[in-house]
Amino acid sequence: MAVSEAIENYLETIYILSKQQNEIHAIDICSYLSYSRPTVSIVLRQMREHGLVTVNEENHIFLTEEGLRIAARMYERHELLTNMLTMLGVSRETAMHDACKIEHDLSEETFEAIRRHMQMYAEKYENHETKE
Amino acid sequence: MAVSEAIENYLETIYILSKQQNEIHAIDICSYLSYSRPTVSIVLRQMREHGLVTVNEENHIFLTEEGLRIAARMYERHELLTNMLTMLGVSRETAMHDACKIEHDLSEETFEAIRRHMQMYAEKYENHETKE
DNA sequence: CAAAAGAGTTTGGCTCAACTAACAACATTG
DNA sequence: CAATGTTGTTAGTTGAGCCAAACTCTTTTG
Repeated sequence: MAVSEAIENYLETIYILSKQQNEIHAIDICSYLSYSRPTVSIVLRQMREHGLVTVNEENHIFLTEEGLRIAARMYERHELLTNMLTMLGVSRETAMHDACKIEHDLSEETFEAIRRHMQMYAEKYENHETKE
Repeated sequence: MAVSEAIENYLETIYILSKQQNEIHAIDICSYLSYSRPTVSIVLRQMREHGLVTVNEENHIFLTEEGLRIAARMYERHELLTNMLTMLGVSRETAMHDACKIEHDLSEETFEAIRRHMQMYAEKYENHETKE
């Protein structure tokens, strides 16, 4: 299912919060993204309707299989891009900020190329380490 | 002056068209971007009001100094990103497409890092050539 | 236990960036 | 020269994505 950039960000946020805490409420998403409660409330309803999240009777939010798939994909892209930019000499903070912006836009072909490149670099770096 | 991503694209389009033809009409921008005439008409008015373009009595469109500054900056970023992605093994077509998406989002710090990296690569490649 | 605080929703509104329909001005052409 | 085509504009619409105000419901607390 194709999902907007905004929704991808909400899903990634839920994914990240899931790693940090047991129960996730809408209010946690508000804090993390600095959006208002009504905004998050409306978007959560949309995501529910599209089968991306579920909300139980205690208002705890969970990713569905589909929601998790998209969230994990975004998160992995985010990590990859942040690492690549850091490697190029960009500060950690800027790298994360820029990664967040472009993680939604790049094609799979480009991500694969970046993965290959990072792999090559890792191997080269390892050899270098070994030799010295 | 801060300008939206959409406006940056219109400016870059005018810049590119300027290299290809003498006189630019609104209709040329419509064709290039696949937008309707009213859409381009409205945006041109906004850009005129913000001092980014001028339109003469024959409806020929020209970039102002400020408009040119932004357009050239975007174009340079576009070229740089396209080259970098191509270098990573991304096809020319995909590279251009992805570059177009992210050229608006990356920080100056990241662009400088990419420039340095491309410069290093160019030197290395040159040495390699010389040696063989 | 009544008042206050916290969390979620509903309602209504805003901006941006696109669209269609319809019109006006001008050029082309049969 | 009248009809048609091209270009640009005006008016109104749509959808995305955000907001504040105000409501409900639940929990906490003095």
